[in-house]
Amino acid sequence: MITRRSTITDVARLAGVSIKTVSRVFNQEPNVRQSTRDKVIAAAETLKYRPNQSARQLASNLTFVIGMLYDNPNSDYVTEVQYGALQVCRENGYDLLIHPCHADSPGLIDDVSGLQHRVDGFIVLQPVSDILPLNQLLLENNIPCVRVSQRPFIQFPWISVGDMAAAEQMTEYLLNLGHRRIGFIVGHPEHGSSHDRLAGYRRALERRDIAFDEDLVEQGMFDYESGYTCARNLLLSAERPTAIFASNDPMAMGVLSAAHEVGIEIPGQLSVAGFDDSPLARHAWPPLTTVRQPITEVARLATDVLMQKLQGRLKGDFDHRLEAELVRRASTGRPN
Amino acid sequence: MITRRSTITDVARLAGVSIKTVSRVFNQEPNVRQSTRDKVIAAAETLKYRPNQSARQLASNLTFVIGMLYDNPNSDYVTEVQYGALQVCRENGYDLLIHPCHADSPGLIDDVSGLQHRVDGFIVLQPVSDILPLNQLLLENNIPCVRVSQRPFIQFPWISVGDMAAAEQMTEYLLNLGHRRIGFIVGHPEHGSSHDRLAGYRRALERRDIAFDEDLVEQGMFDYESGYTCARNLLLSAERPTAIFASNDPMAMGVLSAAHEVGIEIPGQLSVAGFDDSPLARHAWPPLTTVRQPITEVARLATDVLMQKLQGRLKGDFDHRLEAELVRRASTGRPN
DNA sequence: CTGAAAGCGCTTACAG
DNA sequence: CTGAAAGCGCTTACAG
Repeated sequence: MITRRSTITDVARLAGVSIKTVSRVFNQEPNVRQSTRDKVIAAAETLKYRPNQSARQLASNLTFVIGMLYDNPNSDYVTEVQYGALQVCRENGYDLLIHPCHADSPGLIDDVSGLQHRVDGFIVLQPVSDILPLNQLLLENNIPCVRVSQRPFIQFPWISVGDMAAAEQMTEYLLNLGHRRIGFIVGHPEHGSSHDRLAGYRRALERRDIAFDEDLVEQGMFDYESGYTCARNLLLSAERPTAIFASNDPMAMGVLSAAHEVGIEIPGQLSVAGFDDSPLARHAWPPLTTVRQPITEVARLATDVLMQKLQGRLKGDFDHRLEAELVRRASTGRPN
Repeated sequence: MITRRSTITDVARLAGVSIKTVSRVFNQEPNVRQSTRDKVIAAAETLKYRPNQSARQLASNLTFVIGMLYDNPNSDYVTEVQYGALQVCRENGYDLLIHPCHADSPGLIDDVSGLQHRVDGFIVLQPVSDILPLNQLLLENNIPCVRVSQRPFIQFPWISVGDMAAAEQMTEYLLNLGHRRIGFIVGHPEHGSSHDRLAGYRRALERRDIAFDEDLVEQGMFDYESGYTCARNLLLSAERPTAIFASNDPMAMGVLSAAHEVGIEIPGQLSVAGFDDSPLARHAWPPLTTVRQPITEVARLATDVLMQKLQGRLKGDFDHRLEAELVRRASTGRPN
């Protein structure tokens, strides 16, 4: 038994008003007498009326949905961004459509192109936000969007995190503990953050006049496995470092495993630091010293700025940097 | 400069055909001469035409979007389900709308009710799938959906995981190693899985005629913190267990931390087992013995069944159970 | 404060 | 193989 869902016309008829009046009530427009409003609401409840979004979308050219474009779908990072974005979406009556995409996929442009009628705008996360042709598509089609990235692109609103400063701070912290040979594991080369974190590490060394030693730097991929492999290389080298700074937490977990395996005590014989303060970091043993990225705040801010843009409340350019913060836990200490 | 996006009418005019013919080409309908088809495609490319989803939705009463309803937005479980669902969505030209909800929120029904025009159907995850009023809403409104749950509800397609059997198997495995006092940490009480996993533990004990000891069972909440607290209770008790089986991996991580903290060696003095085989488990130290839940498969299957239902290809009821599998790693061994 | 008309860009059902 | 007409359920722009 399929019962037809009721429409604005049904409600108008039952309430004895025009459909325009029903529309006014449901869109919270002014200029409706309270008694009329009540009649409409009562009728709508009786009929269990729900506005048809498709019709509303077609007529108004608004979808009340925003899209989120990202790579690396299985990361804590993305999960947390979704969480923050969803909060702000809810507050504004929007829904969230998630759309992971591979940065190097040839179909990417077509793919996103087909989405444009489905959403009012996009939040674009790294490293997708750094794909030039994609940004051009968005620009040409005049699609509102907010970029989370370490690099600007024309006049799109842009939110970044102070990765370089945080990496510099972490390195300084390790130096202050007395470490001189600090291994560094670089992140995925496609991420702007990877370069910034490495740059922060180098800058801290420079400021203390410590020579940059290529042998202490390994190229990782932001995942546990690469962290493990890089750590083994560093730990089994002739003159092993007394501390390893990994560019994110999963890689730092790999460092912990490699060290445990070889029987190196942490932090007694090796200090280990990560980046991101993902849940992993608190739950590791020993708990990881890391950098707290304000991911939820980034996501909330990005979504909020997009809302402002959609509602015409955003004036001028938007370019904001959030600062990351050092979190000291038990995985770091003075070298023996 | 805002350029109007081209419509089906523009394409029809340029190609010299009717809009119905353009519609046919874009919906891959038969009965269009190849030369006509080519003309339409050429015109569409010139105009960069993209079908307006809202119009299509309104006319056809189809959205090509499915919604995912779930609680506990920050878990690896949900991330992995999204991943599997997204794959199948893509293959079928669908998009995915994610909608976390609190099982105990009073606005839940209204909330989901308002979504019904936005999606063609829902995938409903535990424990949301066990909320009676929600299931009734879905049923009354004739909204296609697939439930992932340990409990059936009327004729909705239903996918479950053999949690009980897997928990029984894990307990047996620990018994076979020689453990007799096995602590158990129960999961969140609102999840059907929690009860099933406990039941599996009890059944294994029964089959070996080992008395069930309430003092060995602690109530957790599926998170790291509760696992840690429960483990402390068990480890600091008069006669501590030689093994602890936690109902999921985050809680097992809490057990590891509690043990490390007190200086209990793993697996020498304590075996630890988890459940889910989340990424955590492989990355822990020592790597966790756990139960591999076929989460991606569950998600893919659920989405596929929903697709079948939407396309009228599903005949009869659907009720499928996937089996979980024991994964032995270094966190378990013989008791000393 | 309220309403009648036109139109958003498609698909459906039908005709030829 | 192709098309003209009607309609999906709303909103916009205008009138009173």
